[in-house]
Amino acid sequence: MPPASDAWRRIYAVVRRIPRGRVATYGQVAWVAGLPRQARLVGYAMHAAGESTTVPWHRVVNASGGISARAEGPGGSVLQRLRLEREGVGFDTRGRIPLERYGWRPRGWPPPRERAD
DNA sequence: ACTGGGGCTAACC
DNA sequence: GGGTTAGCCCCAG
Repeated sequence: MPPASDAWRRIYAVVRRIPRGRVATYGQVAWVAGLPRQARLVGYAMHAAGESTTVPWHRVVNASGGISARAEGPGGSVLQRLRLEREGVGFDTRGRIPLERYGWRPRGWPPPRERAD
């Protein structure tokens, strides 16, 4: 069972909001959950979420629109792709998802650059 | 408290 | 665009 920390719950809450047929990146989920720069924590949480089917973990991909390899092996990656294709998410010839087309765009996304001037 | 790692990323070759 | 290098921050020994 994953840690019952508030951060994890917020992450799962955000992932549950990702619409069917869309995908979000780890960093994006972290940001929307109010946890900027904690993309890895999201990945960690997704890893643990595999046990509970209540969260659509398959809609979270890396910043390149690709499916990240996991410690368990390639099996999960294949399952993730299958689930996404079943929802209508398309992959290019390189096996990556065009985020400009299937990426989730919640309100306030993308975040304003901090200290950009 | 410390160390090693992780379903990550942006920055640089 | 791919391959590598640093940061990132939290979690588990």
